[in-house]
Amino acid sequence: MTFYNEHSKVWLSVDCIIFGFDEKKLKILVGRRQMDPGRGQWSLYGGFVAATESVDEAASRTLFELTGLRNIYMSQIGAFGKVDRDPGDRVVSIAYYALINASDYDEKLRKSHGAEWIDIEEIPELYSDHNEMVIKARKLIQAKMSNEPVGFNLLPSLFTLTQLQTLYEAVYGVELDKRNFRKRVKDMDFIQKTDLIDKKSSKRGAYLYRFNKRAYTEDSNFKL
Amino acid sequence: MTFYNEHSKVWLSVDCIIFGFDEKKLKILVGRRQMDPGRGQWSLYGGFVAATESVDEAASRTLFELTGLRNIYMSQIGAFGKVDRDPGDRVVSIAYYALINASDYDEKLRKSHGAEWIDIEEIPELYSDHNEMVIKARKLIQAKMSNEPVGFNLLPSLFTLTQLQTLYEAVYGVELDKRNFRKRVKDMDFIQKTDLIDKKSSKRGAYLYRFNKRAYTEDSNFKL
DNA sequence: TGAGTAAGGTGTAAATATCACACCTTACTC
DNA sequence: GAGTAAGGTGTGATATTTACACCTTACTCA
Repeated sequence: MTFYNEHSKVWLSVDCIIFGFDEKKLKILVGRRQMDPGRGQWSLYGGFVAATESVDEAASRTLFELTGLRNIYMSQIGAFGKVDRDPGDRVVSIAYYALINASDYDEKLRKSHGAEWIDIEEIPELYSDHNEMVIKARKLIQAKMSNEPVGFNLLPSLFTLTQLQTLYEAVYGVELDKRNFRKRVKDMDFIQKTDLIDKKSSKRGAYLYRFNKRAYTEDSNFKL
Repeated sequence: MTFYNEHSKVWLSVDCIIFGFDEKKLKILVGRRQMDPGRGQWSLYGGFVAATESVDEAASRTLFELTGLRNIYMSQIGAFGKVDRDPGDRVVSIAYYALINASDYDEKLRKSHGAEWIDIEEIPELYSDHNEMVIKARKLIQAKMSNEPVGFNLLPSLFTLTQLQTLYEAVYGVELDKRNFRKRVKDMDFIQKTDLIDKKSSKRGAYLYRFNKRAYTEDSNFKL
């Protein structure tokens, strides 16, 4: 039995702003569009929502197809629904942002998809309304990362305080004061110092920290 | 020419959480669903997105059809896309919240649609996933109203400080301190005292204030 | 081998923002 | 004219945020 036949249907797609962090800059994954219309233009990664999957599942699947990663942190940005937004036909798109640890993403796989990491400050003109989506994604992760411990998804599970600070500087686009930043970190007991030392980024070596998810559920006061 | 025929299409709807304020309580408009499936259940107001209109336009149109009002303040909540969310068929819905001055809404028109104002604290079980939408809408207006001067859409253009405070108390669900609240208002030069006096709500009478949009664009420091 | 260098690590004081709190005024009602 | 119900006002205590500078460590290279 069908109920809604008098109304018209639309194609529904998902588009993903996949954020990564490379020790200095916040980047997103874009690629040259592989299909018409717009073949060859810079574009976000996306796909169509199938009849058998939820919109969230379509986004997860798209992320998996591109990166080979499951359980990626992901959050909806919203629906983009202008009539002419897609030059091919009426397609409404639901945008998502995702946060991945770029070093989990196999370089071969990335290249095989033709995906490129592009600095968030230097995004080229993208297909359709994808630039709008990126701008909105950026605003949302700024707000989210200041109040919730989601930034750790962009870092290895062990990280130095300098890495963490540099990440926040890249996300916010401002410089932060080292002592004040570390003071705030110290107040959060779920950001835990290990006795391991990172030697890659400095001669002296820096303590590695980890985010303790369990400790966070008991004391969810996050602010950076 | 069509490009995407290999993919399946879905019905796309909009659902609106229409907030109003009645001098004491924050309310939303709900009604008994007029069609199958779910006929007779409490439901948000919504409609299908037509081929010729953007998703935002569909929401504006829905708001206009119900209230007779144009240029209603409105903001997207997000897409709700579970496969089985609608008992009738696959329908993805884009939810919006809207803020109206309840006294602009003609009572006859309201009754003719069977719409009821329901206290946000006492929402009954609603059709499909509409309760989720309402919860998300509430969170979003709390965040929005604390940082942006959108609450004035819920008030007459002239309002007393007590009205404004009561509105914020209803939205946040907490009591606020009168002197601290007024101190913050006084710091915002775009909330302007008039020499008009409201006599309806008190014997003594209270000064009426207005929100000056132009002054706000010059000094956009809002915080309540 | 020691001077240079590049990142790691640490505390305090001033300024600002937030919070708690109580009494008088006004104009109406009865 | 006593009672009442809402309007209106300021100060001090506490908490949060900001600005700011120097020493340590271990490596490199002349």
